[in-house]
Amino acid sequence: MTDTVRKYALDKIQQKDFNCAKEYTLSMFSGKYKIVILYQLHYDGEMRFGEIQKSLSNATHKVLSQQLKELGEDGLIDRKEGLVNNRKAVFYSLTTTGETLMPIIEMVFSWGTKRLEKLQIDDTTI
Amino acid sequence: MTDTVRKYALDKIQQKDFNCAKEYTLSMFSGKYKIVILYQLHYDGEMRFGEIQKSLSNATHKVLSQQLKELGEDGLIDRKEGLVNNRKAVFYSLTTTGETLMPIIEMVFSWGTKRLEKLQIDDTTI
DNA sequence: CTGTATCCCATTCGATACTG
DNA sequence: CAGTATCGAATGGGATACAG
Repeated sequence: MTDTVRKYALDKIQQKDFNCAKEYTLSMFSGKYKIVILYQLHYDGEMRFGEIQKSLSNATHKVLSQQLKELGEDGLIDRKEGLVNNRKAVFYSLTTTGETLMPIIEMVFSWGTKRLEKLQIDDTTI
Repeated sequence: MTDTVRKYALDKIQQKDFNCAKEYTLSMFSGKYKIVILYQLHYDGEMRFGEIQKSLSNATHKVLSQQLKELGEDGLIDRKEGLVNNRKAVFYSLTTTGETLMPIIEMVFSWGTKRLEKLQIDDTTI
């Protein structure tokens, strides 16, 4: 009897862990622009604030600033201050933890690409 | 000259496609409970509405209904009506398209698990 | 150039009640 | 049992202005 209870509890805990782990990961790049920022930093390497903003033509600088801050707090990107022409310059780059997300992001990209192609074909052949 | 313009446009389109594809995929399971629902349906197979709800102890009736509806519209899950003891019974299951999301979900789960373990270790050793 | 504060709007989710 | 309608609360993001 205690065993069935224990088993139930273990299942419950595992269940919870499952959900938490998945939702935790999603929360890493669910903010607006986050997944794109990570993608850019991976392929372009270190980027300045303004460069990132230019690559996201629709991003407000307030929101971009927010997203970068959160990505930093989550340990996915690094922030370094420097000087360029005597003016403050901030450089962002992926951390090694951030790099470990790339395989997921690549899959997310390729799944979406294939799916959108498929949907387009379906649309035009109807 | 027209070539540089064209190249720019292609880059732009590609860029846009990149962003769209990634964000499209994320939108597939960004709703509350969606990723968990997909995960459950994969491992438990066909499930009834009430069963899914039981497995998500915190899910409201209404929200669960919404999420299932959207997952259906996105072609990720199937909905079948039937009768059990002369009462309406609805069965949900993954479509083949839904199944193609599983590799991503597995990676999302395992990344989160490892990351949370790491963070816990870091916390307790500080 | 980079970042923050404020205000507003839109969307999402929860609680509840109602239908077949 | 499964689903919908309505309302209120919370959250996220856009616009703008301001600061170091």
